[in-house]
Amino acid sequence: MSESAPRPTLEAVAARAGVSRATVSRVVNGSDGVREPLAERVRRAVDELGYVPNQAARSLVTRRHDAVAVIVAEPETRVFADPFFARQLRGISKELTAHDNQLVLLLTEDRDDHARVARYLAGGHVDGALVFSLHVDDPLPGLIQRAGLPTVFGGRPHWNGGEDGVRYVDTDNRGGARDAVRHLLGLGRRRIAHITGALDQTSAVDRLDGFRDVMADPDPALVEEGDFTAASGERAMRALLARRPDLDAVFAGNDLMAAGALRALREHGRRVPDDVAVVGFDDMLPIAEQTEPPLTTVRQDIEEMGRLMARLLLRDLDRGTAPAESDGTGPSGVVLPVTLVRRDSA
Amino acid sequence: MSESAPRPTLEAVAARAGVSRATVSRVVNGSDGVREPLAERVRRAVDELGYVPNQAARSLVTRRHDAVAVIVAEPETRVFADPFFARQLRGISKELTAHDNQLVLLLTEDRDDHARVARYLAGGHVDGALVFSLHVDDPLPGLIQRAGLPTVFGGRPHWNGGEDGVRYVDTDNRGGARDAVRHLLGLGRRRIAHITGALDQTSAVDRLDGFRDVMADPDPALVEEGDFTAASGERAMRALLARRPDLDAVFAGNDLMAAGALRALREHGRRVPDDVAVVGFDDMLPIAEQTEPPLTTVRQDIEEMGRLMARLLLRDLDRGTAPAESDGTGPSGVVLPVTLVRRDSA
DNA sequence: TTGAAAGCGCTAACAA
DNA sequence: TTGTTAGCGCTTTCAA
Repeated sequence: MSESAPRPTLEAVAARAGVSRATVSRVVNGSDGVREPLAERVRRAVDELGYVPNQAARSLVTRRHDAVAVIVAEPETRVFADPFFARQLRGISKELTAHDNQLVLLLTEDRDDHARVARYLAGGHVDGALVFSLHVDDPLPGLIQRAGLPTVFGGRPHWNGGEDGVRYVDTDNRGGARDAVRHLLGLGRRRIAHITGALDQTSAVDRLDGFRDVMADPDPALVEEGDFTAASGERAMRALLARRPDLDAVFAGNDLMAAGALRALREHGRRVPDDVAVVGFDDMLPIAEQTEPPLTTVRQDIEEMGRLMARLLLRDLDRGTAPAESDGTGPSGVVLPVTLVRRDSA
Repeated sequence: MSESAPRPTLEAVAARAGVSRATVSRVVNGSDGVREPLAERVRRAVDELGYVPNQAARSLVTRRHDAVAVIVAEPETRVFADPFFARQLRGISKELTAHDNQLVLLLTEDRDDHARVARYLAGGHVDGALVFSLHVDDPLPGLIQRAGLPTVFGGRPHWNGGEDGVRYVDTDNRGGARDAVRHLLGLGRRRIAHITGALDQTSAVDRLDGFRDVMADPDPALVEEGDFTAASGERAMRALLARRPDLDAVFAGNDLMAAGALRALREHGRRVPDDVAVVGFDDMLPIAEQTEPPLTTVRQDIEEMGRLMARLLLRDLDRGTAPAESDGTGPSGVVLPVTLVRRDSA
């Protein structure tokens, strides 16, 4: 640091206003019980000195940090391929800053990262955590639980149905999948295939379940597993075409895979939607609108999901409620609605 | 918080190991000067108690936070439309965590946000700042300067050429643009148009300059301003076609605009690359590879850019150097190389 | 309503 | 090499 003037302390403000530190603290923190003429004097001193409270000192005594960790566990794949992530972050950021909380971002990739994250959470830097993109074998939830931090998950956790007070926000994946398939049926399609997402994520499983809800007893040859990437969609589509060249529709687990499927279909000379109708999921604009033809897809409000996660967490924090005690104090799982957006692919 | 056991303090560890607090502190912080048998005893006590230092207490005395603010100033547009942002963040995150620093993310949109950010930076929560996506009229740099925080900018700041010790990392936008246009010339194209990015950002200006470097004295009718979005690319392409129906190539300021241009060209029945060759910029995979045809484009290593920004900042922090004093202590502007990636569009 | 004073958990002189 | 001690800047009883 350079020789810039040292930041003014409470002490300095108190001296200038001719009051005690305690009084300044009260004014700064908005607790009433300071009479008007005095309070005004303090406020002026604060302005004149450009006083900003030292957060470290404050945290030391309050044990609050007004900061929330956002943990994104996604090795390479999806997060960085589509704008999903940025959207969610923005929703979270808006809600947090509206409540004067900071967003500490923790990106994890390797196993090594987990130790680091665990240490960080245990270090008491943040008041709570928001967690994304869990896979079935992820050790993260355990680590977080041990740190005893209030937590809200993005997406239904796989280890339970949300009945034990674990907080999460999810999209209506199953309902959206049903809508998509029903739409295809309404178009007169009967041999409808499904390209699933990575089945170690609940979103992919739920979408598959929705597909099965409507298709009753689908030919197993009409289901192919992907992993949410465009490449996997392309590969899956080829496999499906090889097995069931007579298929007349595809419901892809997300838009990226739908885009891949479109390529495979084009390569095989199938016209979309004439020969094969295609529906995606997510409605990621830069993808869904740019494909040829533009995608009919299931829209979810990603930003709202982020906002809601933050809101739920902040509510718990205000209550001073630890995760284990939160039963009955509010919904533990919130599911956001989706809507089918019709474009040209189906 | 629930009645979870209070976290052990230095004091507790000291008691258990039968030493003083100072000794424990030394061991924990890895300063030598503690003899082996003792050090080992301390380490065991730390493990047994699961001791993790209280960061607030530490910061209070060290005035270090081991945290860096990442400020992204982008109202709506680009950041959330392409995966640029996520990539850069990942690069930053990797470098920061490798040096045990935390990433505090500040997303700004409105003017209101600036006050908040200023307050936050002044509050002394972070040791430095990384700043992105500045536009010419942005008040942010001033606010940051006033907070006296070491800062590294992503992209060349518009207010100077980098001669006064302002640290930044940029892509070789001008050189990349030259490569793109030369490539088109090499293909025998002569009536080459350019769709610019938002000209209140230096990256867009530099790319335009590169275009002009090679085209010498281009027909003004061959240049149209966009804003880095796909929609603007589409619109710009239409305008160009209307003015110069004889054009035989387009260099778009980024891939998203190139994708938009492709749509406009298709709509007008122009074949790519036969009738019109198209080159983009960025090489954002999910876009550049998915277009029809796949894009020839200028690749920049976004993740490396993020990593480098973090590295530069950390170096300044280690030196305890404030931005104003940093002249001559290292490069103030670093420019990363680009490479032309050939696909099918040119 | 205001002030005095104790202490949050840690580091860093300084002494031993 | 190890321990003692004085704060870092703030909030929060408790007394006045």
